[in-house]
Amino acid sequence: MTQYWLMKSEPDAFSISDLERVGVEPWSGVRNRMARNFMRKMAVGDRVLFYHSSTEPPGVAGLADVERTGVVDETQFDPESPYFDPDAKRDNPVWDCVDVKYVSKLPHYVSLARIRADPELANLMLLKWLRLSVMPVSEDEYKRIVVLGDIEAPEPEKRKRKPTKAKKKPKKPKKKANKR
DNA sequence: GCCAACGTTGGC
DNA sequence: GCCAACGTTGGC
Repeated sequence: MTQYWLMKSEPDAFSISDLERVGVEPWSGVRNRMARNFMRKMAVGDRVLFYHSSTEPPGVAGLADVERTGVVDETQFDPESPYFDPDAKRDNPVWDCVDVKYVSKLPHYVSLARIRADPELANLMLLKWLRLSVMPVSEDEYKRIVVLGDIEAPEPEKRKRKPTKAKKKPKKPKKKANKR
């Protein structure tokens, strides 16, 4: 049974065009256990929505599929890599991933704003788990995004204007979580 | 660039 | 094993 997934990548690092150029690429560098565990559930032939994150606007740029599973993430062994993991040993790897194969670019980019605006996508995991980089989508959600990718966005995508009225309630003086 | 969300780390 | 501090993701 085919499963469906959404995988995020920052286009500055690796975009759908990069995948088109190389054809197949190991999805290395994931350092989140939940994301890794989802990759462990993948099977060859699963479909993937390729999502561009940390870009303006973020959104689904294309389609890929799972070409190979159980791929050891080589970056964990490379001291020069930002993804180096000192705990990872050759005979006891911590991080594994899948090879992903290019399928196509969507004719029309499906921005996060379009996704948010679509009632059929209200339950998309993407909207709830903002920081997860690999996650399942349902078959219906996958197909819906492909449909949106076939049609042009109804209007030029513009940033939502902030409501000018009521400013947010003054936040209570919060202890900043990340004050060092 | 800012900062909310949230997973991870480490002291206890 | 709790939980505050820390560090990172990622939208805006």
